[in-house]
Amino acid sequence: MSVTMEGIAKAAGVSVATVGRVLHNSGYVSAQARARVEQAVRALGYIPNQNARALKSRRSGLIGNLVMQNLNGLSYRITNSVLRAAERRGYQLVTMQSAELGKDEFRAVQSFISLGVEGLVITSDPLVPETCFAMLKQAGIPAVAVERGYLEQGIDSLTVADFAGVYDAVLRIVQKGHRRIALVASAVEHSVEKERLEGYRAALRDSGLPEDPALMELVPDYTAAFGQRAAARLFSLADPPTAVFCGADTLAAGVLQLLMKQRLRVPEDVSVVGYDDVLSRLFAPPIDSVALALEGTGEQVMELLLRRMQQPDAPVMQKNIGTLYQDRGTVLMKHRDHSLEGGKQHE
Amino acid sequence: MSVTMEGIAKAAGVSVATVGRVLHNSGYVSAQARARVEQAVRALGYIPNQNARALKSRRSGLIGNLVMQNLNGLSYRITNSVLRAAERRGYQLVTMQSAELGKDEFRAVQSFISLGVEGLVITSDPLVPETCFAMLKQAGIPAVAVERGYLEQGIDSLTVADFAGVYDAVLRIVQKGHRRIALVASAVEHSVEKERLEGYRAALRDSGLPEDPALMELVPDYTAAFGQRAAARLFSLADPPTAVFCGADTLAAGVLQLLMKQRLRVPEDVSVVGYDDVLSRLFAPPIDSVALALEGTGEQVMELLLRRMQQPDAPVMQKNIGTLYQDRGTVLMKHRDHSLEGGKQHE
DNA sequence: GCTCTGTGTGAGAACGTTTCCATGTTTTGG
DNA sequence: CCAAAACATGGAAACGTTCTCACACAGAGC
Repeated sequence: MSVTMEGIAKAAGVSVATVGRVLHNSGYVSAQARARVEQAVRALGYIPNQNARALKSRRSGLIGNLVMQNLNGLSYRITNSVLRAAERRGYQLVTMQSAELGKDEFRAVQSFISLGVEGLVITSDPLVPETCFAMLKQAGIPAVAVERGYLEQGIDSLTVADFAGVYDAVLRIVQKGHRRIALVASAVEHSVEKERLEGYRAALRDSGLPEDPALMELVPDYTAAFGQRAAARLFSLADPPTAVFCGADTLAAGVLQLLMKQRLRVPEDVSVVGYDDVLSRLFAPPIDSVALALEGTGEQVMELLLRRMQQPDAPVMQKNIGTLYQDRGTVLMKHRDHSLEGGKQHE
Repeated sequence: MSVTMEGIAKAAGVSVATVGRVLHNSGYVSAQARARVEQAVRALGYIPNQNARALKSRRSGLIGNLVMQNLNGLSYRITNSVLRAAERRGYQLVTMQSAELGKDEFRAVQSFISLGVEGLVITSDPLVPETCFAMLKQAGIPAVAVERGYLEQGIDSLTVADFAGVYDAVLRIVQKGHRRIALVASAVEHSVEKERLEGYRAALRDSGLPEDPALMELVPDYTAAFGQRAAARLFSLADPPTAVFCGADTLAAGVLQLLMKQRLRVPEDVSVVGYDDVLSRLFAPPIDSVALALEGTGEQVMELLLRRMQQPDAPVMQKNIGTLYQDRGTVLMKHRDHSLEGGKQHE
């Protein structure tokens, strides 16, 4: 059926070993033999059999990429960056998605091991079960987590500098004169969410602003529906916020929807800031958001991975993805206090 | 290093052949031997070597998935659907992305062939070069294209019923009394874009409405920026449209941004409809959009693929992804003519 | 003339499966 | 009681690579 090295050897009138030497540019090959082999390779459209190669050499040249729930397109961008970095180092990136939590990713990890990947990159929005890490460890396959860190499980992680990102953004809002700044964020119990919450708190604290529990909406899910519900509560308060910081652009979408329903304008009546900058530029109006500096991600991931491949017992390491505030003018300088009360209308 | 069948055989005190029989549930195995083997498999955490398996049996159990440019998350959803359908049939789906057009997907296809995938699913927004199809053909690997069809290249395709989707949506707008309905769509020269344009034209024609070139904005790209630019032109017309049909949600985003700038309200002043329904529900307000009925996609893809695997010479076939109009109330019944003129304000 | 080194080449043993074939051991049934 | 069928097992040859060895033939140096 398909063309093998033996086929090439026969066509070029040489041995399989010589074909191998030509393909790998190793050992001594006469110019004549090389030319004949290369000619045959081209003519027959030879494509090496990855399975045989990996089986014999124990080097698959494959890096696995486990992606879970990629609805906002962030994982796609990360994957792209990693793809490039991996290719630059002679690796191919193969991706497996996992949709259903708790079952899929188990099977996916198993498949990766089965395929003989030399490393695994885990890009996940939801949480990855521990059993997966155990399997990887047993198989001796190094892994790197991106976006969500798993340092506690002994996995090198590349995480977003969420604390700083949120802290800076909130501070910026404070500096524009806002004093009642609401938070709409996720209540998930994980480092990412904790950092975002802490960033908000610290910014308030360092600005000498009180922490008002009524202004902190922690919702169970990163969906617009919850964003809207949170905003509904915030803007039915007697003393509503003048600015809303959202822990994700999807939440900001919901907030904007509610503000429009209430006939409140952005940014004239309320300032809104998103996070992730995955949708913000598409809103009307485009709102401020904290973008992730994803350019170097692939390189960083590969560095962590290769380091662990070479030194399996090195201490667990964490690197950071920086953040970059995108100013689109939706945080307005606030002059009067309670400017909202006059303009506020109910449905 | 890793556990092999021989390791299991040794641990269970049987031969490799018996281990194989247990693993495949084939042939005769005594209950005792089976139990011992299964016990050993569990205890040692045996994971079969996919490479050896594929090499020997010439059945990799792998379906390749080539994804290009997945910024709107549509491919992710398609991939998920295919993933499920493939798994239901005992196949694993491995995905490779391609970012840079013209080079990546060539390498990706080569890798797929090298891995020994038994079929390939191509989900692509941009166009796939012909050389890829040629390679696949030579390797005897059946392929199915999703979203964008490649019937001319002899590839079974699962395409969106774009003509009908647009036709119905535009007709709906007409039935609400609108007579000046603008189109903002992509100018790309491919069946997808042509169908959308034709759907719009046919709906106007069948409603007895004139086709006004001034209302047809064909932009080079599916970006919000172009949507905004197109809308700017449309709403600087002496006789602006009362409704805008957008060929993609991203374009609709731009249109909404411009409308907000011009202080035009949706849906009170202008009706806006999107396409793909990938973002529409996140806008403020959420706008009508033509959703794709993606539930059955995976099944359909696998049916096409398996059919071609069994009958490599069957005639090229096309199936359709249906569309479903999402009514969110952004197409308002229009009573007066030129209702806009009074309310229109310039920046 | 002989070793030595530098070139050039091919044979063949793995890698971990799958699978066919051979060889037993039991059970069945006439 | 013996042949045939059913059950149970192991040996070993592939699959297409990689890679070590062995071998052959130059020309160079003694």
